[in-house]
Amino acid sequence: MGKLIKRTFFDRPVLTVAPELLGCWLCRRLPDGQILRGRIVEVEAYLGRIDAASHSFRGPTNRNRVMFGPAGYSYVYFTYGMHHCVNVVTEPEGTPTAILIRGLDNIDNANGPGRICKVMEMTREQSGIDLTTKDGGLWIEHGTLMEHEIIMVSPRIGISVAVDHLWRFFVKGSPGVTKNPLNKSAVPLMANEDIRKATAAADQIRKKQH
DNA sequence: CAGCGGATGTGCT
DNA sequence: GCACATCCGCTGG
Repeated sequence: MGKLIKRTFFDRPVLTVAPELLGCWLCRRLPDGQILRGRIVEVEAYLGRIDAASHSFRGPTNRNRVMFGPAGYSYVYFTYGMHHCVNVVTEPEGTPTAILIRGLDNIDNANGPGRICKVMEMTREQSGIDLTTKDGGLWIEHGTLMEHEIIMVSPRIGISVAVDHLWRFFVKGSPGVTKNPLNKSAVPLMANEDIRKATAAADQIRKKQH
């Protein structure tokens, strides 16, 4: 049994939190009481008001409202008429950033955001849950990567704008990672300057806006 | 690997 | 009223 992650962990820049979520455990208590623990091996960061691919880019709506709230809550949305996807809200209230959880490597059929929600039986009813407590039936526990596990970065999958940013993070070679052509052009996180630059640029934009 | 369709919520971009 | 969606499984080359 792992240790619950505190809100201060999520209340940091989304590009800092995203790679640190790899190796952590997405935990779900099913309606029948069974508890599933999925090891996170693939995520994407969505940067809010400065990111055209983010649901929150154009401001709050009924669907995305939880993204504008405090860090550490779930944001589950429905898309393509049949799939649900789960995000973790990051950064302080009013800064609508989030991390899409895309892959788990210890549960069969959990490579892909739609499949995660199917396996863990999550719908919009699980949106807005406080992930820093077990009370809502959905929470996240600390975890680590093995010595040999390398973090890779690539553009995000399935978006049509802001495609040049390397804001997808995944564990190289893990069976829980989505099969996608972008995998073969991915580069190791440690060799990637884009992340540092992007974080600095986002901070600059936020300072100007305030 | 590219193309396509499914089935419906969402916000008018 | 309507275009499109943070997807996925299937088809054909």
